[in-house]
Amino acid sequence: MRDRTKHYKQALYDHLKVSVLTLALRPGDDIDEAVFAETFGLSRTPLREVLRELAGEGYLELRAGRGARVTEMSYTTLRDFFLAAPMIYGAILRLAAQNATAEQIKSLKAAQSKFKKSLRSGSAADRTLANNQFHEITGEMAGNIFLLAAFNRLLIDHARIGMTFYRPQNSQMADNLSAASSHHDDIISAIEAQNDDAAAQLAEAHWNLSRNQIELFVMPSALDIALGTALQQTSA
Amino acid sequence: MRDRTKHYKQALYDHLKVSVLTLALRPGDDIDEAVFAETFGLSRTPLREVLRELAGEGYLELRAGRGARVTEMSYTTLRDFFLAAPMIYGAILRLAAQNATAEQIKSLKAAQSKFKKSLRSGSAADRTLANNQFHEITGEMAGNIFLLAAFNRLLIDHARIGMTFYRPQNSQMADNLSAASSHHDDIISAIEAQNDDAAAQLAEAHWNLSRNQIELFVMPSALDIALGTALQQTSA
DNA sequence: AAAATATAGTTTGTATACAAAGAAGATATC
DNA sequence: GATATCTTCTTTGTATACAAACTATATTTT
Repeated sequence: MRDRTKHYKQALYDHLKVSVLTLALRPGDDIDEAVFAETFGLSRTPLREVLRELAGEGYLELRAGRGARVTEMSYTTLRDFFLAAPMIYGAILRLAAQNATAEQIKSLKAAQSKFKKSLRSGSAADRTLANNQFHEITGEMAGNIFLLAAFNRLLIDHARIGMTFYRPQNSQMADNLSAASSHHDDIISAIEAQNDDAAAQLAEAHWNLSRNQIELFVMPSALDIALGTALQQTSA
Repeated sequence: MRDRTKHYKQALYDHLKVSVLTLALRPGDDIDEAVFAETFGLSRTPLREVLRELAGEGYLELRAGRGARVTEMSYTTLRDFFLAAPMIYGAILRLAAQNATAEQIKSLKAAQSKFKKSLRSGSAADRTLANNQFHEITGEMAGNIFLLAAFNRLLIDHARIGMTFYRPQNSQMADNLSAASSHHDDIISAIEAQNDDAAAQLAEAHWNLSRNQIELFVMPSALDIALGTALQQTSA
């Protein structure tokens, strides 16, 4: 009976995490305790403990007297993100290159092949989760608990930003995705070669790609240009 | 009645935080739910929620089926700390210099005068808490939620390292403390002048001081030197 | 008709009781 | 005397019930 609820608790935990990362639960969404408790066969007591833990990790926000909500995202968040990401990610990849074990490199390669597969046939959610797993493994490789605290929070919004802005509806966005994929390959090579300088540089390139992607989405070619020109530009 | 327990909950939260920072609760110490619940006039349900929150912030660690413990510290932690601290703290102070409001600068000055006061007359715990508050305010000034996640975790171990290694039993350690205090003054000036480069450089100097302090403590002048010489060296 | 108050309904938060797991000590067996 | 097993005690984890707070709707009053 203890094992059963423990399992249910884990299932709830995983479900909420995935839901937040893939935007199945959107920023600001309320978490209805009663509904989730019944759905996962738990009473509210252990459910609330899970919510507390997820709040601690940055997935949820607790408001006194008002229950839990999915952590909000604003353009301030976006700004904070791109200010911190290159630095943290650079540090993580540098340390990953220095410290990765053979076993970890193996999991990283497995994550990457899963990511590639998701590019060919998966949904946006599949791709986001595969990408998330890839980066999570680099975090483990680095193994610095202080940086990991920032990094894991970055990964949450990394996934949500990816779900929002990476929609390969035109060829340029698709190109960006395959560029991201080859970055992953390069990252693996750098880590395998213990080349920490190269790994750190790749981190920056990887985030610049993301930034460009968001620029494409948020600031598309303006409509006051002749339409033919704009279309040519986006499909280039 | 709701207000009452809310107050007790906050008191427990604050007490645990301070106890961890000042080593009143030492790394690895067990948190006895029954004892704390009775002491703070709470039942175990809200108490356990507080423990979850503190675990999320890095003060405690939860072990399944074994309750909560104060987060452990090893020399790996120390290494991780000095690897991450200069970078994170540099970034925090840079952003603080860019973004600090007049009101925040006022609180920072208040925290600094409290810190100075604790140097003259306070206990090691008072000094540690005052120092902690000073740095916490710089974190608020920076206002980047991703960096803050790493920074607040660093501050926990910063305090604990300070409690362990900063014991001004000889004049050199006392000198280090007054150097730390004047660093704080310089940091305030840099932030007030919105000089982010200066602020970032001060961060590095501040951590180098800490590192020297720990070297002094962990690697004292060896006893195989003639004793007279060693004593002269430490009291210089 | 608009505003204010009252009332029902929903949701959050806490206490208590119980069940399960773990720890420690005692007895028994080799 | 040492090891192993059984029993008791302590501690952790969960469910349920209840109380308080908040929300929304309806009724009343101006």
